[in-house]
Amino acid sequence: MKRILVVDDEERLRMLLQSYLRQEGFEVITAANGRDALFCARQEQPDLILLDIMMPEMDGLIFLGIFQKERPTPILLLTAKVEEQERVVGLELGADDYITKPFSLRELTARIRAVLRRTGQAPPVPEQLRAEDITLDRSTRLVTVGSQRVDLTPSEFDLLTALMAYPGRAFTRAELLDRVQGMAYEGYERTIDVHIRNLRAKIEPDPRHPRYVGTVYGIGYRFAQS
Amino acid sequence: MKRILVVDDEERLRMLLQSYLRQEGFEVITAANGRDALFCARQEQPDLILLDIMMPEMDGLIFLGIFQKERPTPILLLTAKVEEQERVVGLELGADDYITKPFSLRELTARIRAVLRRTGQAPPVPEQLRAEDITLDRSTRLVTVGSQRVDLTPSEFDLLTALMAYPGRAFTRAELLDRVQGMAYEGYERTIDVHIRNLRAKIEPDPRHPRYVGTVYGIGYRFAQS
DNA sequence: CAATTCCTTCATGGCTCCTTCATGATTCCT
DNA sequence: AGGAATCATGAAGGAGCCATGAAGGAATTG
Repeated sequence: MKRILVVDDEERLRMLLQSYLRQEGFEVITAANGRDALFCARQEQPDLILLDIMMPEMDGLIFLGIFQKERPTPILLLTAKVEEQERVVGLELGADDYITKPFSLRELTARIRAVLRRTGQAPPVPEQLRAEDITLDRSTRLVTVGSQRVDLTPSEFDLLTALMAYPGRAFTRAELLDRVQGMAYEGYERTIDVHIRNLRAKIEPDPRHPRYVGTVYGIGYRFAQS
Repeated sequence: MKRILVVDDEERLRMLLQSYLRQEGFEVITAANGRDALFCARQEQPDLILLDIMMPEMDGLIFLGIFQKERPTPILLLTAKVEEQERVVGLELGADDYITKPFSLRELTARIRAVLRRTGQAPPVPEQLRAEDITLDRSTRLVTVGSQRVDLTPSEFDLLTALMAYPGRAFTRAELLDRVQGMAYEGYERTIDVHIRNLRAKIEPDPRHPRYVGTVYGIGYRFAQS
């Protein structure tokens, strides 16, 4: 999964972009200013950076100048208005594209995918996943087990999505926790156990002897082939 | 109008898909094997390719590998069974989604539209939308619920349009906000809640137990199938 | 420029879901 | 086989999320 670092000083916009991009299948980390962004970017090594130019603490362009030398990363600039100068300077400093506020979210994701495509392909997660007699539709967030509809909570749904996207692969609890709560690592890893339990109760014919969601002792869980 | 290339070795399925997709407003061209498909695709430059993996003459995956490099085109894979490997290989080679046989035609078109939407080539939303006993006309901006005219505010109308354009799909608040105010993002995501509330008050027989506009906990809203 | 409609914001209450923790069962290692 | 780690289960408190009502302000209209 591709990781995107969103750098903007407006709290609301950050949150909005985070929730939207995550829904679109990206992993999102955020920073409120250039200084934090530099720290984050070094630490997390995102696949793409969404960067606001106008910011306090450390200007976007300064951040761009510094970081692009350290670790060339695709960068999409957010510019408040058509500041011709800044745009040009940004592109010269190594940004890959720019987009002016206000912008539509769809346009934004299209740009992001375009940039990522240019710099290396990300295999998409299909809209619909099937295995055994379970179907999961990501766009409608509907799950059926043998033509029987099942209601899952957000966490349960995200968990099942992650597992079904790579059947047979063993996921650690940390990985799964990541999918569920977007690396707000406040969580105790064992929380996953409970979600798995609730998930099994809803989709397994016999939760005591799971057929779909298997346990990998000492590691975590996997879908099928247990 | 969007052009679709259907590649499958079964004559009958080709014909079926062709006539159905035509009805749905697509232009359709067909090929029976990978070799012909390559020729067709180069010649006609379709907007989307519907590709069967298992074929004589030239395997679907081989075609995919060759053509995707020449001219990146959205591709939807048709797979006979859930061949895990093929799916993964296909997606890594640049397919955008896959669908397993047997599938419903309705599901197929939904998937096609989803892929086109994701790749930024969304087919136009029809002028008139219908579902249950609601009709919505985009040109006159008139909405009726069971032959009863209803007056909606601009936001409410745009909201309902977005929801009805993809029945069943779960929209996040961010997405809906995007449709409503073109991402001027001065908005708080919860604004959507209020619009939904007002919309429900106008179109739902019993707003307490919505029949048309459903809530998707932790995500946002959807039309029907709640 | 005034009037009206519409949009946004906020606080509140109810409900769903998540997390935590304790305890018992299972698996693994020696 | 025994001991230690890991996992399953149940229940409860709390956090998060949504519906609702109301009010001020922005935008639109005439």
